[in-house]
Amino acid sequence: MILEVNESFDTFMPVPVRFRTLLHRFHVKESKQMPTIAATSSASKSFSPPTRPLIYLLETCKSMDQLQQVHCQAIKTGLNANPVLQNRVMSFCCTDDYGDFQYARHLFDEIPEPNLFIWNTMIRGYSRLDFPQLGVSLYLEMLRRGVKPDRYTFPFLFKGFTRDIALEYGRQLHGHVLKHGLQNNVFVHTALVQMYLLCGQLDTARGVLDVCSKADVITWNMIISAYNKVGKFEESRRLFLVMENKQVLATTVTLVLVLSACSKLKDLRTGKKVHSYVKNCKVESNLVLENALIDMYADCGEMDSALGIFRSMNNRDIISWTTIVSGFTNLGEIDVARNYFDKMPEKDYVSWTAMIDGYIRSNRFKEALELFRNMQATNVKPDEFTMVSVLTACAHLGALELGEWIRTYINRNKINNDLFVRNALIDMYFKCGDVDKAERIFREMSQRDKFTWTAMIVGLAVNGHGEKALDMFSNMLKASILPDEITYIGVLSACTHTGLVDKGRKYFLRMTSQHGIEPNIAHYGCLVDLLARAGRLKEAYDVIKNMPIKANSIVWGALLAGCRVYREADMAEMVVKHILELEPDNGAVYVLLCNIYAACKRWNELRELRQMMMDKGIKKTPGCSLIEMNGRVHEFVAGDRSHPQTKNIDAKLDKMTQDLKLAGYSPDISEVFLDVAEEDKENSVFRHSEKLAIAFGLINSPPGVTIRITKNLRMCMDCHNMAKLVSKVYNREVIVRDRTRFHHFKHGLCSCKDYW
DNA sequence: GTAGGGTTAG
Repeated sequence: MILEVNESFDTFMPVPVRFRTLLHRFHVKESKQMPTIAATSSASKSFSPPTRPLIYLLETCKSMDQLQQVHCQAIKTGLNANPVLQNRVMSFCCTDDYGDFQYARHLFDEIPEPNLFIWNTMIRGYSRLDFPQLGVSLYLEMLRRGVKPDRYTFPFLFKGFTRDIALEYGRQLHGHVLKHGLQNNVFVHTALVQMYLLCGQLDTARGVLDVCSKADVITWNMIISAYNKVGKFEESRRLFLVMENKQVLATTVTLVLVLSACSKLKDLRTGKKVHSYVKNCKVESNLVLENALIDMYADCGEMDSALGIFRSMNNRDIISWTTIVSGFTNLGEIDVARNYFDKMPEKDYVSWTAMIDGYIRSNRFKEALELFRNMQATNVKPDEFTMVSVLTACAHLGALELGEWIRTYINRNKINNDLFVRNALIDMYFKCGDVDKAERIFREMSQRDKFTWTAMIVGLAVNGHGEKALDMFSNMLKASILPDEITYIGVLSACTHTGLVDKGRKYFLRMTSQHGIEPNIAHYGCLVDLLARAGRLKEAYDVIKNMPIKANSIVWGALLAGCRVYREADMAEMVVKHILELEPDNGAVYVLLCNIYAACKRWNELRELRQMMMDKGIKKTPGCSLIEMNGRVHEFVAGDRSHPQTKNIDAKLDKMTQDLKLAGYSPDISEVFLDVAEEDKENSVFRHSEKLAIAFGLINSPPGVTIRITKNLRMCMDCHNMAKLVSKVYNREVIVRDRTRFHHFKHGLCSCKDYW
């Protein structure tokens, strides 16, 4: 084999010509063979170039080829036993990007008594190659051969550790550190702390920090960072105060970390203290620090201060802007946020997602989707956070088509389909009434967390599969996932929607006895709902009277809903009084009482109440239904005539009335309380928003396609009857998601078994 | 002739 003289090698080295020729000759002959210590020949000592040029050559080596040439030369000339030269060769092979560790290992095996440097270098080599186990073995071999570790050994050794190796050997090696008195070396100390952090032993790491009197500020930063990562923000803050006491000088990074903790804790006081640090020039400020300050003020709701910093900045980056935007969305000032968002010089996926998410948290789902469409017109690619937000919007709107499209989009664009995304998909499918698809996602998941199970339980419950939801709950417990208070809301509502009153009561008690969850107001609401819907109004009322928390309007509302179903006008009046004490302007309550008076034919009371409502200017929340068609969400309000297809919808409604009357439909106006002639009552019922949406759906989708509707209020009796008949007469599945649950209409029946 | 590390926005 002819030596390929690398051009750079050839040109940059000031090597004497004679010397270079020799190198060539040697290499040609023996390049395939691994040189050994034993190969050192005394004969070659006759030719003895000075050691220094060889070492110099080694220092300039850029590849193994070059290194081997020089090394062979050293062997040939008997200089390879020189420890400095040996160290150089080992060091190159173990640490250089082009180093060949195997070469080092062979040389190492031939060295009778490697010095500590060589041992350290070999250990470093194993760490670099991610063979921590072999590093440990080598370290133990070193001890066996009577060589003591120094301050380099442990940093090198720990550097390559994985979590498992750290767990296995960490404590023992810590003992070695102490035995050799190396614990106060700042490098060893830092490596030790890092090793413990690597395997999640935060408390031990903290202990190591605590016993060291002169720990580096960066070690403090590492621990604070670790506390932040596991959400122990109080600890982060406390550690910062300890640092102050010990007069350890904070760096900008320390302050950024502490500010991050303050944001999460909403601790304006400490946040301001950090700010004064910066103002007093105790550290040099930078962009990251200023962003962290903005974030702290924003999360504490102090947008004026946040804006003050923002405006004073010379350089702002995307993070500065995004922080301001999300600061406003968090306060619900969505339009101000949008203003800043529109002014951003550039936007990335985080900015877009922050804004989309802002709309979602303000319950402005259609605008969230609109913004997502705008985002797609840019070349900013969404990520899994964006997907979760958009799926959430789809879920709230019942936009199944778009939700499905998002799922395809995720797969096609290789967006990280993580646990959050899958959980959001499950939720979306359930909220769109597609139980099968939700279940399929669940089955295909390899990892499931509390949110997965909870989404399944709640989703099955509201879709009318109470027993399945309860099975799910017991499977969750079998999988050793602990339920939280939301899970129990799902469990209780499974019982409610299925009428399993006694089971529900049992779960309510078990929640505290078995899982230590104290029932909150929402749980009491579920319990009252459970009893009230089953007609056990007296028991429900007893629960309210005896509960340790003061009932709110939602709890009373659950009882009121029961009064409506069972036409208990007297109790209803009492309940309404309670609600109006809490919320004098609650229009929905007046409407419910109207419904009840109408259903009980108490026309005089109804008239008086109507008058009172008019005097007080209380209006009924208009019924509103959404239906998605070809990726667009169409909105219908009761009595709506604004839709472009209104004429067709009217004609279809007329036709439907005829068809359905033949099948035995008769309008049910018992819940209509408008003080009008019977015929008009019938008309107003007939323009309820879900009927408009169903008619629209029948017109615009081919036969056999399921019609899915999302409604803001509870379905009325008449619409419910009508939907059942539509499913039978036109052989169409109709799925209506109302305020509290799903109605799956099929073959003339509803999944709620008329119990809602 | 060798070493190490921390940060901000959804």
